[in-house]
Amino acid sequence: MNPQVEDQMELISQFYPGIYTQLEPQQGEAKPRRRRKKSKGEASSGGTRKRKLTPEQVDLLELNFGDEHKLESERKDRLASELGLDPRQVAVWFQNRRARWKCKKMEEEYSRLKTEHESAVIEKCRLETEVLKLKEQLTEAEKEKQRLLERGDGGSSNSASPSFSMEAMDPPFLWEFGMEGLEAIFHLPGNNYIHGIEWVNSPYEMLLEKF
DNA sequence: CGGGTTGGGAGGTTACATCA
DNA sequence: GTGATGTAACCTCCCAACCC
Repeated sequence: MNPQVEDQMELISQFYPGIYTQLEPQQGEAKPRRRRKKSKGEASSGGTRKRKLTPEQVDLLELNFGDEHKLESERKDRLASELGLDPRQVAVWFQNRRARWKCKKMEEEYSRLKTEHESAVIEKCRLETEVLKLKEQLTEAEKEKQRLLERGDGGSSNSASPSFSMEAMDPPFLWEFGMEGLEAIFHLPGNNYIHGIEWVNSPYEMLLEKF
């Protein structure tokens, strides 16, 4: 045993007699479960008393916990003798450590899910705004088309221009077809120029920019 | 196969130590 | 002195392995 630890234990034993009796289990003796004392007075006068593990003991325990969270019998006994602790103490430490680890994992998971949720909400808002913008653009395009038809040749139904309809453009229409669907819907001639309207910043291209 | 025993894990609680 | 917090020790329940 580490001499420094031994010194500390001896010192503490002087002030709290009986505190380390658990370190010397009587071989072959049945070990009944210790009932905790309820009164503080009893605890300080020789009953079971909590003691803090030394930083060295905690370090080694942590090191072992890092290797493997579960504790087989053999490893427990080996660790206990290395640390000068009762195997029961080592087992208890591992139990508590696993509980703390799980708790921490839960907190991390919660925090990760919260961030994910927040990002999803932001993305949803962005997409909703995008949909509104696109609908506005389509309305404008529809109006422009009407103006051109009224001013021009009277509106041939065999026109080469894409046939838009506001009913068809209502969501969820846009999102049901994927990118190929969008491309088909917004298919444009090579010069991006239809009936005097420049489509350089077409809704489709705006969408592509976003993705 | 069924029942008893044992060891160990999870989850929860209690009691003590420490600190602001 | 006191409330909050961390943690060692404990309790209870459950499950798997083993033995008879």
